[in-house]
Amino acid sequence: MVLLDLLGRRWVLRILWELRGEPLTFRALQAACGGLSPSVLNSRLSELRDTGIVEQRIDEGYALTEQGRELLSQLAPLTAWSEKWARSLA
Amino acid sequence: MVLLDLLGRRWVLRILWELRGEPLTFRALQAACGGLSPSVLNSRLSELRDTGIVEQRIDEGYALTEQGRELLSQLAPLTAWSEKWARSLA
DNA sequence: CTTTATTGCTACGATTTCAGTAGCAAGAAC
DNA sequence: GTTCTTGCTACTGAAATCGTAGCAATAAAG
Repeated sequence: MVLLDLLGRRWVLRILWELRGEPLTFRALQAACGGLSPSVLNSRLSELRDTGIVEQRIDEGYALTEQGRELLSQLAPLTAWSEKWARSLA
Repeated sequence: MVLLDLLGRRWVLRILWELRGEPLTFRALQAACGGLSPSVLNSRLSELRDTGIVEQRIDEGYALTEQGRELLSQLAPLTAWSEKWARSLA
């Protein structure tokens, strides 16, 4: 699965998650991800732009495309599962 | 999301995907993932065992736990989306 | 015009992770 | 005994990532 290879890169899932709300600027996104290095962030954003999942909007910053939002909605069930899973770990 | 940090590690999603069918031995799993290094595979398997997603069965190999299978089923909608997405890239 | 702030991004050395290969111990089959 | 397979460790070089510094562009403030 090509998709798994894309998502299975460090920070990619996290970036999508942080963009679930409103668009974020480069620096805001960097801060939201806990201060990952700008070089890595830039690489990931390039990949996500090339694959049509994220887009850059002037005067707004980075945002999910329509496709990106669809992808995230497919991932949404994970939230509920993750909470159950976290409880079972404790 | 702690889960995203776990899944957003190299090979983790891929390993889950390869275990979607029957249990695989260490070496079979390694081959299925395209020959990743055994040291990394062992690290990932340890993490996945510690978090109760994968288990090791004697004389069978590695398999998803009940929880792991649930997680994968949450990920299932991705398959359909991924195909649409792949088409849109071409 | 100058200063100051913010933003997107590049550069670079240090650290961590991964790749690739070799090989060992344990068990089963012969 | 020999020969497999299996789970896994060890080691080295390559690659990815971290953490920090800083630059160019834009905009607002003085």
